[in-house]
Amino acid sequence: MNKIIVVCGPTASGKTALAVELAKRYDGEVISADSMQIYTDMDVASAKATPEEQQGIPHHLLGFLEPTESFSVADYVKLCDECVRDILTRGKTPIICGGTGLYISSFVDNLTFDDSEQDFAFREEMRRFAEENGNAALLEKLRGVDPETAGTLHENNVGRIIRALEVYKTTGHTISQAKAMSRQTPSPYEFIMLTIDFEDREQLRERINRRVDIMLEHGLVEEARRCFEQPDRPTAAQAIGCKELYPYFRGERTLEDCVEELKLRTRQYAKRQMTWFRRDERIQHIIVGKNDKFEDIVKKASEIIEKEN
RNA sequence: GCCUCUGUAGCUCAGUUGGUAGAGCAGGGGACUGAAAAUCCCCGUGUCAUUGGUUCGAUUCCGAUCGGAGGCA
Repeated sequence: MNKIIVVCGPTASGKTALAVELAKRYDGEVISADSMQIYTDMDVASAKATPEEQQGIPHHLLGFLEPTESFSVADYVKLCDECVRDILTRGKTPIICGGTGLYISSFVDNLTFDDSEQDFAFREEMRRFAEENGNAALLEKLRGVDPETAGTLHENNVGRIIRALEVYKTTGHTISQAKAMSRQTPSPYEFIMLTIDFEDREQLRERINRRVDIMLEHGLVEEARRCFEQPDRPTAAQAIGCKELYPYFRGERTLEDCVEELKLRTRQYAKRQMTWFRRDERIQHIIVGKNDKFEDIVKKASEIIEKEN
C-alpha cells in the first residue's frame, strides 16, 4: 500500500468502523479529519472513537486540544501532514477519516496557508459596520479591493465578506490571490478517496436517530452541560449535540424537544456534508444498500482500494 | 341536544370585497481556502374537507353532510 486512504462521508454513516477495519487489513493508522474530535471533553457529542472501537489501531488528532482553544484549517493541514509523514516513515498506511470536508480537501489539495494573522478586533469592527450600514455596504467595501471575490459572495454571507476584507488588511493581497498562491504545489501523496453513501436516505436518518439515542445513554446531557457552563469555547461551542440542549438547561424547552431538534440539526448537517463530498470527483462512492451488512461495505471498499493501488 | 368557531402545501397558519392561492418551518438542490458540526444562496400546483345551490365563473357567498375545538344545557 503506497497510497493514502481517505474515508469520508456524512455523520453517522459508519466511517469510524470502516476506517478501523481498513487499518487492520492494510496495516494502517487512522488520522481523524474532524473539527470537533480534536477537542478534549467532547467525546460523546463528536462521536469520537472509543478505545474499544479503536481496536488497538493508533488514532491521531483526537482530543488533543482544550475546548477553549481555537483552531483552523491551516493548523489542521500542518498537523495532518506531520502525522502522515510519521506514519509513512514507520512503513504504515495513513487512513484519513472524518466528516469535515474543508479539512480533507485542504489536505488532499495540499493547500499552503501563509502567515496571515487573524484579526479579531477588525472582524468586530466590520461586523459593526455591517450592522450600521447594511450588508450591501459591506459587500461594496470588499468590491473596492477584491471585486473577484465580491462577485462570488452574497451580501448576507457576512462572515465570508469579513474574512476576505481581513485577508486584504492583514496581508496586502486579496483572498483571490491568496487562493491562487495556495495551490501552487500539488500534493506529494496519492490518495484513494472513499465516501459512504446510502441507497435510501431514510437509512441514514435512522442511523442518526439511533446514534443520538446512544449518545444520550453515554452521557451527552452531562457533557453538553459542561459546555453550557463554559461559554468561552470559540469553536467547540458550535458542536451539534451541545448547543441544541441549551434551551433545556435554561428551562425553556423540554429535554425531549431539544433531542428532536438535535436529530433534525444532525440530519441537516449530514445533507451539507453529502453536498460537499458529491462535488469532488476524485471521491469514489460506496453505495450502501438496505440489506448490506458491515462486511459488505468493507468488501466494496477493499475492492476499490485493491483496484486503485 | 342547541349555539359559536374551525377544516387551505408534510406541519403551523395567512389570503382571495367571487376570476383556482402564499409565508414560516420541514424537505430538496447548491456554494464553500484560516471559528466549517459554522456560514450563506436557490426551489412552493395544493381535489383550498365532501356535496348540492346561486353565478359567465365558487376555495371565497348560501345550504346540507362529515371531521376538529370551545360554550350552553
